[in-house]
Amino acid sequence: MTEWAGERTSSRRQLLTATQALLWDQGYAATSPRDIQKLSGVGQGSFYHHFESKKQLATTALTELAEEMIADAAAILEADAPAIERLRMFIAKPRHGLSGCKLGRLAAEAEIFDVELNMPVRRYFKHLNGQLCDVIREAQMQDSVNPLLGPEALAKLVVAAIQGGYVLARINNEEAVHPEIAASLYELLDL
Amino acid sequence: MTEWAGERTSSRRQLLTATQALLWDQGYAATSPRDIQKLSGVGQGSFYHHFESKKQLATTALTELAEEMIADAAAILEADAPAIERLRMFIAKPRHGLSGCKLGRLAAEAEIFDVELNMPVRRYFKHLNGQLCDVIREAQMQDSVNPLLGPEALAKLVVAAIQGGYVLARINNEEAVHPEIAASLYELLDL
DNA sequence: GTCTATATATTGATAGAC
DNA sequence: GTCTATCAATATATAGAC
Repeated sequence: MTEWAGERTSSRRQLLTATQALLWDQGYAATSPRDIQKLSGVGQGSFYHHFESKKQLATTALTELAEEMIADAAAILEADAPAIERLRMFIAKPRHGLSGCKLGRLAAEAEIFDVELNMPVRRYFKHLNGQLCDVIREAQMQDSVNPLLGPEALAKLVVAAIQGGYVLARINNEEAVHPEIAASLYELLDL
Repeated sequence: MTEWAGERTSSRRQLLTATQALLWDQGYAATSPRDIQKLSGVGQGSFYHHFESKKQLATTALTELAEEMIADAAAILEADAPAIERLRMFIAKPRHGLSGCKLGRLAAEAEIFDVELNMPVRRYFKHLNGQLCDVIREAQMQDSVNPLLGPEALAKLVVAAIQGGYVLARINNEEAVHPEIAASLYELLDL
């Protein structure tokens, strides 16, 4: 009980949660330690007590986020349902186009090439790609997905289309791009 | 002749060229006036003589870039060739995955929602979308593109897949994502 | 048009008291 | 573990001489 309650309100947790929100909203470069301190309600002293630097805090926050998003994706892609249904559910999953992908967003920053900051982001996409490949392969063996392309090619296309959907949503200030993208993917994959 | 030579080496031109390079490489928030002054070799005085602010310089630079990219796309999509060939050429066009799209890159920044900075970016994608729709429509009337989806849906999917390709390329530090994406699009569109 | 000097705020972090 | 004070560097300009 102490651990749980402690974790919920500890400065460390507050810092991580605030950082996750700010990285999503502003990206890495545009988020300052002061922004994080303000949003988290935690002082400078605590910031540098719990974390060595902005970069280390961001890395930790992203690692946590990646694990959560991997779990979320797994909940859909490993659900107890036919492969084609799981694929459909992943593609149709509600997405906030204007907000962007919490992790994909970092692709545009120069820091995406920093080994430590890159790791959690790449880990998520690698994991997602693997699970999508599995589901698509299974669906193709059941003749429920277009067999013209291999699982790898299809998985990559699906993820790219979703990430590109965020790009178009933000540029055109149009929240609902993903339902259209999803409908197109359904049609072309014979779903 | 004086105009041309003058334009080539004027401080104004140097500033615009440097800004275009830096916006592509670092994005808007991470690019400082000093960065621009250093790369352009132009002093602070000239910077603020020719442009009111960083934002105005960036807007001008992006507007110029958008016009160039519109012209580049038009050179392909309005070329003297069958619609299906023009579509193929656009999809297969060489792309530097690791560098990202000069304009699409800005989608990740908070400033993409600033009306002035947004305008040139949106203008390019609107124009591109229109031309792609035309070409796809023409190709479908000649029975050379998959008719399951309308031109609008297909155009949006193609652009999203390309933009998402940049995201995946940078995250995975893998330059050659677009050839794979292109091959998948070919197959699914019956090209 | 360009230069140097100056200005105010913020950034990312450290120091040291409590 | 948290707080306040401080710091050198940078961001984004403005002022005014040349």
